[in-house]
Amino acid sequence: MAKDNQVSITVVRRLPKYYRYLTELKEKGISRISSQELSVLTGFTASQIRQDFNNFGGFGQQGYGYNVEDLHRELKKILGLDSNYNAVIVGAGNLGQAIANYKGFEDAGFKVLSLFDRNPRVIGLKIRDIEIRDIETIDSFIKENNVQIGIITTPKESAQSVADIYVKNGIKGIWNFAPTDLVVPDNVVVEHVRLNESLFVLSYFLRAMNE
Amino acid sequence: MAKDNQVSITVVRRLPKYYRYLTELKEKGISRISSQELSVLTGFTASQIRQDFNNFGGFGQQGYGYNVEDLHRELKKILGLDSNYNAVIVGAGNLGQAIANYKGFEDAGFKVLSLFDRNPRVIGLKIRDIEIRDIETIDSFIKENNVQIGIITTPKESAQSVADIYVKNGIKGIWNFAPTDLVVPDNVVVEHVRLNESLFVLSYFLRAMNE
DNA sequence: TAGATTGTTAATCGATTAACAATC
DNA sequence: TAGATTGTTAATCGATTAACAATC
Repeated sequence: MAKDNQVSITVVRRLPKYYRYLTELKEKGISRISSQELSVLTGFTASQIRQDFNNFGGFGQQGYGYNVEDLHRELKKILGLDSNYNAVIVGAGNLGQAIANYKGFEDAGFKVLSLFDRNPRVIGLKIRDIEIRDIETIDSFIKENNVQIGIITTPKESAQSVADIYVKNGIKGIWNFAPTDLVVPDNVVVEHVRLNESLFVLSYFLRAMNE
Repeated sequence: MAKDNQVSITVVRRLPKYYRYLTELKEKGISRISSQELSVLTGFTASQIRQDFNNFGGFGQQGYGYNVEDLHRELKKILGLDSNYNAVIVGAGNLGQAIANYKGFEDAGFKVLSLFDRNPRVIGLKIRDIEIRDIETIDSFIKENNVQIGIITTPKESAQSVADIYVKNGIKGIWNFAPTDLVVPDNVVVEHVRLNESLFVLSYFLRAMNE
């Protein structure tokens, strides 16, 4: 299913940073940038930046550099940010609510349609205008609302069963905040946000710094 | 200041996963594990696992494997999780509150002493027993409470100025959730949680999968 | 002792950097 | 045209994997 024209994951993980700086440049009205200038902003080498872009075709012009608006548009397309996505969240605790509340995702094209939980005390509440629904009703909701992304903000014990629900209902992208690994079919993408692990890495370097 | 005996960052970022599985094994009462078995759990190769551990000294025993409890304790020490840390959060919005509310961090030895904000409407409120204080009072609070970790959950516009406050007050570890880069002195460690970038990578693979 | 599995060296693979011809 | 900067190939560097002697 996926193209064999595989770009390495280390390259892909740099793309959002390029996109972020290009958005800023565009907002500032800067129309042109060289790999050397982007290197100063991002901290990547100019050579690496040119290599990265050339994974997707030549966006630049010799002697000139890159047109900010063009490059921004290309990266937007590459990252899939030129379409809109519908998402749901299972786990209406603080983290789930925080994500539902964050306007930034909606601005980027990711709309949270509903939260789901099994706790009767939160079912029926609203976060902004997003309702918390009973987890028992999720199957029909996903089918009827063209949901492409499933977010997991439950405790780790429930995460795999939530993933199973998502997969069963045809969701192909899972954003997992629970501190556990998930087993899903090959055609389903899982992106983890590992808050614990991030904090532990900070702790490691904090200690390493003081030795 | 840092030891020159540098372990590469790619290795360091794998350590929390080892630690997580060793914690599980320990809870299950399993006392012994081979690199081959750990490979099945983690998805890393057995060879890589042995290489990783040997960055920190030989924890295993030929013909036997690794003692779960010993290895768990060593990793805990390496990650700096055998001490406790005091943290504060600037930015008492949903994300800041969610982090303050998360018991898991406290269990791992990271205690949030206070949230800070400049919005008078939230100052004085409590999340669990953690008070939201006026950002104007942060300097003395940090000095009087032995705070080692500063967490940033403000909008990106304020993040650098918060980092400056942390640095000025001697904080050496910053956990940044704002979608921006930070400039800090060499002896200060910054760990970023880039929610936007994570979501964009999910979006990338979602698209790549369907082409 | 025989079997198992580590610790470690050597080989391979992939990612980054350097260099420069192409060309705007 | 001359100067600048890309796109791309080649060189280097670092990380992963393979292999196996050491040894429990």
